[in-house]
Amino acid sequence: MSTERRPAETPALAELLSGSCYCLATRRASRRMVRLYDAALAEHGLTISQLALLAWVRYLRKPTVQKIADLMEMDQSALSRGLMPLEREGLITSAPDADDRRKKVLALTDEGGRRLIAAAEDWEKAQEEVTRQQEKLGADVARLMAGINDLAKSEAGSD
Amino acid sequence: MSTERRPAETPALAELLSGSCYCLATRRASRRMVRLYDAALAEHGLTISQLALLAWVRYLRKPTVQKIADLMEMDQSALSRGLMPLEREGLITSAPDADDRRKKVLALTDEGGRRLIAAAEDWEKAQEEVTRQQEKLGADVARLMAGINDLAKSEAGSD
DNA sequence: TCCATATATATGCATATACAGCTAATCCCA
DNA sequence: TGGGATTAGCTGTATATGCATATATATGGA
Repeated sequence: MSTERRPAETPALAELLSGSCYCLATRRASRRMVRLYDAALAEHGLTISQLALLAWVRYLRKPTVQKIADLMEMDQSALSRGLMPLEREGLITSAPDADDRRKKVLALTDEGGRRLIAAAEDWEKAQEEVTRQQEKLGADVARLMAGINDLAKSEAGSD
Repeated sequence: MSTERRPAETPALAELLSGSCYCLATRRASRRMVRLYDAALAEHGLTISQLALLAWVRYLRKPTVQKIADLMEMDQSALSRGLMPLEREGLITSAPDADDRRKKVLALTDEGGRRLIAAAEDWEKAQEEVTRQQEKLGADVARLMAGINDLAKSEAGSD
């Protein structure tokens, strides 16, 4: 079929495009997942990232920017920017920690709490849809997620 | 250890933060991979995305924006913007297709070709590093990538 | 107490990514 | 052949993400 490709100059380059690059494969999977979950949450005006942020703010006793960034294995500056639309729309508020005024302690507003609960129902639908897709594809893919979680389980720690 | 978390209001919310959200887990894995590969390629002034773009431009007989976007399962507009820094830095050129002037046919410059070859060596080092990490974690994770590729193998087709 | 160091956050800058909507070119059918 | 439908690409807008750096606060010695 494919007379459209030219020969590779090095084995590495051939491998890169063959689908075996861990990074490109993972990123492609990520794009696909985000599209699916974001679509499921769109009616609530939230992205999957924003839903996760709201959930962390809800479930940590003292949610700060750096703490959530550590838990999500993200750069603090990215986290900081992700909070802005949520504050702008009145879903969370923030105040300096009395014990350490460098820290910014976050909290859900009532509206933020309602949005979180409502969106979580549609999150679950997306989650179930992926589960069904996995069943169609066989058991290997189920193990996939366990593997990803193992890889990512350097975080853990206390809250 | 963790007295820092509060109880979940719904099972869904507890699950969301437990690490079993396919979307969040995949995205976290993606962030980790991108950091690793981008660091490995930094000395060449390329990101992993840009390396992949150069490789596709090199290996398709008639590389166009939409074709590469389809192959990478990305939105065409995102692809279009990703090409800009590469054109700006003189690594690729573009010209309208003579047969269909809507299409933009891409080509590597000499410098683009050199960068591609040079960066591919360091790509391979990153790839091998991930392989080694997987071995430490056991065989499950090896199967992980096969699963991701199966999931993502709706593209295929002829370039 | 004062300064060097470390920590928490924010900003500047750049890429990555998607969706909606726009224009130009092509295609297809009545 | 004329015009609607389709396709390719671009731009506007918004979030996602990281690195380098700036600022403010805290901390720990000398």
